[in-house]
Amino acid sequence: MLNNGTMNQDAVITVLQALASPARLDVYRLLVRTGPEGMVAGEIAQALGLPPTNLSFHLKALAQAGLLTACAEGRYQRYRAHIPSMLELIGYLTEECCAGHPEQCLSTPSGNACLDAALGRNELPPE
Amino acid sequence: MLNNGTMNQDAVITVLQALASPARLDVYRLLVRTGPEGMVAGEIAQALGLPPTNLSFHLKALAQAGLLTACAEGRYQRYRAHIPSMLELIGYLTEECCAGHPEQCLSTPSGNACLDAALGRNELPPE
DNA sequence: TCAACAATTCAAGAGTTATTAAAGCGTTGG
DNA sequence: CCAACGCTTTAATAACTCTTGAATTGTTGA
Repeated sequence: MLNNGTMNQDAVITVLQALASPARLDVYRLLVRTGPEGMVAGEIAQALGLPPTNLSFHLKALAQAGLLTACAEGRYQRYRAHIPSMLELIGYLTEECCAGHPEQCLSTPSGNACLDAALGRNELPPE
Repeated sequence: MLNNGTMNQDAVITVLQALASPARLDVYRLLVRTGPEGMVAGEIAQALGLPPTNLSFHLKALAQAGLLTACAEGRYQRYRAHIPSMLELIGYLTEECCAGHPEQCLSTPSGNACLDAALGRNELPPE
């Protein structure tokens, strides 16, 4: 997960499951905001109001997914967001859009209401 | 979910939970590849080898999350990927990176092995 | 050395999610 | 009109995930 190759489906599912919990999404975004400085576990627990036991559980899931790195500092553990994993996830989720013709996703209204909805177009002009 | 405002956390969690299942991730990516044409439920079931009952369950989760649109065609249901939801998800996951200084994510090696790992750098040159 | 501290692991109970078969609903073609 | 079709809903079970308190590991400072 720390390598920069293409993620396989199992790895992507692990990442998505890691992010798909309110507590873990909060932890991850907090660390994204903090950037290279990161935070130690106790600071995260205090910032989010999570019991340490529960936070540990969630940190483990995020780290195993490759979304965080953990770094010992004496008796503290510093955690940081691992940005390349997020970039790989995004690549996996968007690759082969429209079979390699992504311009189709943003073309002009089709006259088909369902199709336009799928493409995020308004049927009626916004008021 | 079909509006183009910013997603709130609940909506993002729903989207991530929808994607965090192998069957649903397969369905979603299949429809991303198919683009505006989309596929009817039976085609999806055949392509992925899923029983119709089970596919319906997963399609419902994806559609409720806003990742797919459903469109009746006689007795068929055509599904299409709803790309704007994915773009909003990506925005939510990456916003405020490094507290608004994303250049920090790609700066030069720090001399701190843990930090460099978090930034996706190699400690040793590749062979 | 030992008590306080930071964090994790373990174990148990509650709550969710996935899968399947059976039943239901609307559409089509004879 | 009605049987076949495409798909969804329901209900039940099995499997997994979250949360908590108690026990554990390793670190620091007196």
